[in-house]
Amino acid sequence: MIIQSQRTTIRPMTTAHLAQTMTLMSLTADELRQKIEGELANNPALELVEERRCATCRRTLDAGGICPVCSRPEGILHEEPVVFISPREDFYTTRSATTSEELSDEEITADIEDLPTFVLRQIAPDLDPDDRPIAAHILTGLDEDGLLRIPLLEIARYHHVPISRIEKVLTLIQRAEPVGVGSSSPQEALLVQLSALSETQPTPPLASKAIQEGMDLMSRHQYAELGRLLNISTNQAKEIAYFISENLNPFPGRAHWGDIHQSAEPIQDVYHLPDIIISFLNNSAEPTLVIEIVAPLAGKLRVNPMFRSALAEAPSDKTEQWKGDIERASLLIKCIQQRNHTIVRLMQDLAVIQREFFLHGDACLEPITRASLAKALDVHESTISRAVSGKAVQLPSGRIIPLAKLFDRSLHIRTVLRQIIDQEKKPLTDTQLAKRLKEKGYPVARRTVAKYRSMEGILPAHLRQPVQLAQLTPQAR
DNA sequence: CTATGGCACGGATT
DNA sequence: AATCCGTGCCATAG
Repeated sequence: MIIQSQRTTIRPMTTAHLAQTMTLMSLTADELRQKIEGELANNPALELVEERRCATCRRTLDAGGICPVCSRPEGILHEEPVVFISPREDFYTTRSATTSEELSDEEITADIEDLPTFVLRQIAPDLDPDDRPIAAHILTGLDEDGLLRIPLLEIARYHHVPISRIEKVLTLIQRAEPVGVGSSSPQEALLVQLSALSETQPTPPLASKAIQEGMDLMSRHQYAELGRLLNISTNQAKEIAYFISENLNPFPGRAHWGDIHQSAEPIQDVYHLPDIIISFLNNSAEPTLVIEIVAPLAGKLRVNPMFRSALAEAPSDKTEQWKGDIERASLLIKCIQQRNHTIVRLMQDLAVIQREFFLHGDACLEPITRASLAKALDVHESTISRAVSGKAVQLPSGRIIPLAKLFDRSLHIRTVLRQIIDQEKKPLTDTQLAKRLKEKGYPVARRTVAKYRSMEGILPAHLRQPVQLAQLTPQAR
């Protein structure tokens, strides 16, 4: 709609405009910042001017010079969620400070998503610079499960160093998130995780023996055999197997494996900075939601008026180029405005629809589709897709989740499912679970229950322990 | 015989 | 057009 109104003004650039709006839409605030910075450096027509900000909360003041949050009487904000755009350059400064410290030079640059980079960043401070090539060698040799299939000896030969030095580096890597990465086998990964875990919480004393000697028995669920091997009862053997599958992950490279406590979540969180921040304005039972859309840069972009007026006196061979600069600048600005506008509207609607979710968590997530929202906002579906993908939102609790999670169709059911299982006295079978869910108003097929269960990392009924798991004999090690 | 996971199909979603 | 998701059917383990 808005695009069309501008089509007349920038006629020759319609396609470029559309294309750029599309690309900008799918960019993270952080990515957009980089793009703008690049453009600022290259394009003399573009300039960034200071903007007045609120003295207390540093948010950008609106046209009337009023802070959108602080300066207003609270009563006015009571009805609707507040949505506004706000620069949070402090995020970027802290981030670029840490990244530049840790990965001083070469190879690793942008790609946060890949595992080798992720690990290398963590170990960089403790890593002897001389050992960098070794670490790089190991990390690039990881398979998709995060395991190292290359023999250490081979690496040692390649670098002409004693194997002990390789081991030293490897130890460092294995202690990084995801813990156990770089191990040569699932067993080794489990052992590393076990010893890491034992520093913070009690672990079953025989777990390591079970992993070392009874791995194949466990994977075949032959608990009686396992019990005999460890000189304990079948039930105790089951407990140990249960502990291992609940808390450890034989394939550290695979992100999901259902432990909410340590490895899985932080990884997701580390991946991105928030693009949107949600908080409460007041602490009442019915708090007002404050939704900040993170602006890529503090200040306001505009076409430099000096540059524009200088155009008349430009040397003849430069006028074309200068015109182009000005056009590029104004195009960029328009596209950014459009992007912001869409995101603001998107969040306004989401704030209303998902209010309960922001307040009370996963169980209250309203299952909506991007398509339905697109209709409500009267934009094309793909626009919503672009706006949503890759972005992250910070909840009032401080958790950072992908924006796409607000469009999860089954999260609420999975949450209820987990609640049922948490409260169960005896392990319920999938069929029984399906029945319970139906009673609660979530009709799902038995097969689907199984899928949700595994998504949540919950074991099948016959492996869940009805008895006291917490009372595992806490012996000295 | 029951509980569960794998494969694959069709419809919805992106 | 490509992908994701819920579900049914079937093989397998216990």
